[in-house]
Amino acid sequence: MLSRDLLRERPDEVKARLAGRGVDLELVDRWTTLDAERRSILVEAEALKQQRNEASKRIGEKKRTGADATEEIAAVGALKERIERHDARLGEIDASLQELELKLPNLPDDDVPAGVDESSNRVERVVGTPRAFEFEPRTHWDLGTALGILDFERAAKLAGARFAVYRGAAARLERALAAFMLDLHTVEHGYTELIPPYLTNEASLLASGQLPKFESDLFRLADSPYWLVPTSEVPLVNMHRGEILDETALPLRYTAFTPCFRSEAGSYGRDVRGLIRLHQFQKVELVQITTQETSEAALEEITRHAATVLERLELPYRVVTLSRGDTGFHSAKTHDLEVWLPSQSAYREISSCSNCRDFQARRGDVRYRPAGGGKPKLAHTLNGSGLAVGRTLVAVLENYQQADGSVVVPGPLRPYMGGLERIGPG
RNA sequence: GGAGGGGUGGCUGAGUGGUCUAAGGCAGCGGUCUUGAAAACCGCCGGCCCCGUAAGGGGCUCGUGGGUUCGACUCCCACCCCCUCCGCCA
Repeated sequence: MLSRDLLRERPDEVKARLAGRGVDLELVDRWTTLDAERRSILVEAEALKQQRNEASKRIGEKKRTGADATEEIAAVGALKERIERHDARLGEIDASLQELELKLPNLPDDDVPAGVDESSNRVERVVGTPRAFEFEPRTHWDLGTALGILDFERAAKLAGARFAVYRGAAARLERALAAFMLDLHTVEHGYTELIPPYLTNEASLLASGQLPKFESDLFRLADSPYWLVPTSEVPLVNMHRGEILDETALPLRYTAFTPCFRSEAGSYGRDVRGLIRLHQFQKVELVQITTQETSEAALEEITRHAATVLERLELPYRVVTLSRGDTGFHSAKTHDLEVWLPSQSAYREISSCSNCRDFQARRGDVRYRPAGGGKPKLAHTLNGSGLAVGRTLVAVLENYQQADGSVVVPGPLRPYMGGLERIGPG
């Protein structure tokens, strides 16, 4: 959500900054109209309530002293109806205002590139050099199927399209990658590891921004108030929903390795083969809750934390800053990490690191008491994949493949693989 | 799934229709005292919204949402959450 003060005082600036983000700017004008009505009615309602409260106090005094209060009670009865009318209208207006507010995306930072899609993303840096292959590199699904470690046909039997069965070395590699990432982030980067619920409620999804606009991207459990988490960002940023934290406790750094479930509605025809786009995948997530002053630096930090995984694994990647149009609904600024995939001769997203500033904190009422005292301030929240484990497995298979179809295990993962140096057939 | 108990401010905890403008305690902040600290004493001390340049004023807030009433922390209804016991279960 955006600040009401900002919407009220500088609606034109809001509209200018929202342009190109795929929002109907009419929403802002409707908000302005309703807000004006709300305030005029609120002022009247509160004056009426003041009258009622004073009258009730007088009645109470009379009753206590044994005097007759019938006249006073009759007089205050007229107020009651007017107050009810005002409150009813206020209720309607508040609901409409909130509905509008929940649909407005975050404002992009000033240094976010203009543009409506990924073609305007800005490449910040390119790290590592794609390996020169002396043979035609195979896709990970070819490799994995031939090695007998990925089974898409049986996954289709068990569930359907966009699922995979990991078998043997692939399953262990996934587990090794997750353990490697978690160790890095907890031991070296100072994150606290959590195992959150994989089901979540509507209030949490509303606060982190998946609802109400992106319901169709989610899986919802029938006859239940629960949804499957599309990312552990949801539980992690909701950890302190409705709380007032001490500034001295910030930044909070949380990491979690969880499954993620996405309906992928509307992605028909994209990445239909392999592990890139599944209904269920696993991810190590990084979340930080910071002060307002430190979130910009925290975005760079979280991006570096995620990138360290790729560097340790010696996977070539690049960092891009998403354009306005490509930046997600709740983000003010997003850095994507894109890993090199030899079979596609392209960099593909493997991590997305976002500074949501106070957007989620306002929705979820996450605040902190400034160290010097004073009013609570909205926290800033950041999230990043550190990394998408399934896609990292893809990158390892493809970048470390050998001419004979085997795959060399990157050094840092070998301790997690029982010393295994190479994944071969059988 | 069945039965019972309970949700009050950062924490604890009183309160069963009218100074609740929520007692008391703890924690926190300021002060007195002290070489300093502790103790003691005094004062301050929730959040949100609205009007106002400000000083200040008003409204809302005792799990959430409805209801009864001139008036609800208090009574009624629904829901959520927590605890105990039984059942089931990893």
